[in-house]
Amino acid sequence: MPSITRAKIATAEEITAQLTDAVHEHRLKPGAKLREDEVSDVFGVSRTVVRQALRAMAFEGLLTIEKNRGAFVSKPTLKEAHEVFQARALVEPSTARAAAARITPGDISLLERHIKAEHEALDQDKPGLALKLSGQFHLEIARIADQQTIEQFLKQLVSRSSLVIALYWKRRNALCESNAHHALIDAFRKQDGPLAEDLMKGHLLDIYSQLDLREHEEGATTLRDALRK
Amino acid sequence: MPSITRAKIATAEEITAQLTDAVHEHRLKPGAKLREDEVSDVFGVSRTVVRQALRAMAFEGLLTIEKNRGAFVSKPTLKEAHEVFQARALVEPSTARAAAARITPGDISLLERHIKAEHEALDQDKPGLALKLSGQFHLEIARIADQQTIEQFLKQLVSRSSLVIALYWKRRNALCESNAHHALIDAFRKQDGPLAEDLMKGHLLDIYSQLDLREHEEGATTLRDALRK
DNA sequence: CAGGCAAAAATTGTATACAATTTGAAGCAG
DNA sequence: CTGCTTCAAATTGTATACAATTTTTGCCTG
Repeated sequence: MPSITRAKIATAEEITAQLTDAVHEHRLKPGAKLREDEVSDVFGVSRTVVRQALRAMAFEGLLTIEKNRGAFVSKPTLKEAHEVFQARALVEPSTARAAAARITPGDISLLERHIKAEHEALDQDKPGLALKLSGQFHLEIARIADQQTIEQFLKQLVSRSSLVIALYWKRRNALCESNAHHALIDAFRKQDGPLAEDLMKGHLLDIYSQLDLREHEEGATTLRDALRK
Repeated sequence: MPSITRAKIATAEEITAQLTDAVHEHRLKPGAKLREDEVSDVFGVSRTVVRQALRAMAFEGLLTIEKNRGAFVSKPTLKEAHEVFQARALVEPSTARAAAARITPGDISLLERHIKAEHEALDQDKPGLALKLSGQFHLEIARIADQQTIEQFLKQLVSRSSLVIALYWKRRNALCESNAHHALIDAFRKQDGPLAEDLMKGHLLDIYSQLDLREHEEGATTLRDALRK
């Protein structure tokens, strides 16, 4: 039986990876607090190491550290949500074009396996896992384009997108973006850069349009506030 | 008389800021090592805080931390150098266009003061300071465009550009980009977005072309290597 | 005297102890 | 019972002590 939490064998990077996964899969939701000694108990290391991991995640925008109060899973504002998808629209299409020019058969089968895993996750009713895999698909493309600088930035954007989706996703339905990914792979297979660029642009607009980015009434932070009227 | 190093009054952010400035102004050159207790002596805090600062800078790409060996000012490879300016060419022109649409008179005078400070730095034979100010000019534009996400990314890119320039700048001459910045301000004053976009694109290409990005023979890292032949 | 081995010094990595701050609860006046 | 103050508990921030690793030094051998 696999236990999520095993003691005594964890480096800062492993902790970062596991916590990041948890956020990406929405097992840790925006606003959730990560207490330091709780995390250190779970992973069997001292707070020193935990703090490294938490700070690393804060730099990616996944966590927000409030002085003397602790680390919380970030809650992107509406403005940030818009900015994230604007930035992705700026960066990803041209990256997809570059990827189309460099892609190898090995890369293509890797992307296909990615989509397959995504389908399986949906079948097993694990939408969080599917979402995480979907994000990795986009990152793979930057890797294939062989642009590490862009990839690093995109990693942050995808992370924040996950938070945005957790907060502002319209439907409870599964995300139906497999088709878009399939179409992208077809373009890659034909090494059709302009097509890949267009498809990516449309795909991002599609996701963007499925978000509910009107002004929300801020969910009351305090119970007291929630009951005030 | 202002002393660069004052003890007992330093937070992690202040240390990060001062060290970042030193790197941006090329007082700390690529490859330089930053020992933890040396830094903690200088700033009068414990290594705990210093390590926070060093890690923060590593996340921005300014430092490279090698396990059990320490923190060094990063030495971007040729590939990274290309990537940085490709990324800037992707991001900055459209940001300049957005800035032109939102700029206020206050912003314009701020940018003008920036250029003025840059000139003064050059007159006083402080090319490092001038370079730092030049980078901040580009960041200001992202701020004016009111795009924090892009600004954050651009901050990293500008930082790395400084390292690239330290390693690959062709001439020892002063950088003659004030004209480009002046032209940009003119476009901003006219609120001419497309012009600002074009100017920025040309400006970046100009800098890029002044780099010597052919294969360098690697400057010997070790004294032993340097004397080998 | 070059080369390599070994011990010592220096440096970074981690854990723990203590200080500062915030949070929550108990008590009390109105 | 509401609102306020005060005190205790919980939590994070910082410094220090110790462990692990790397780097240097000195010595010995060939």
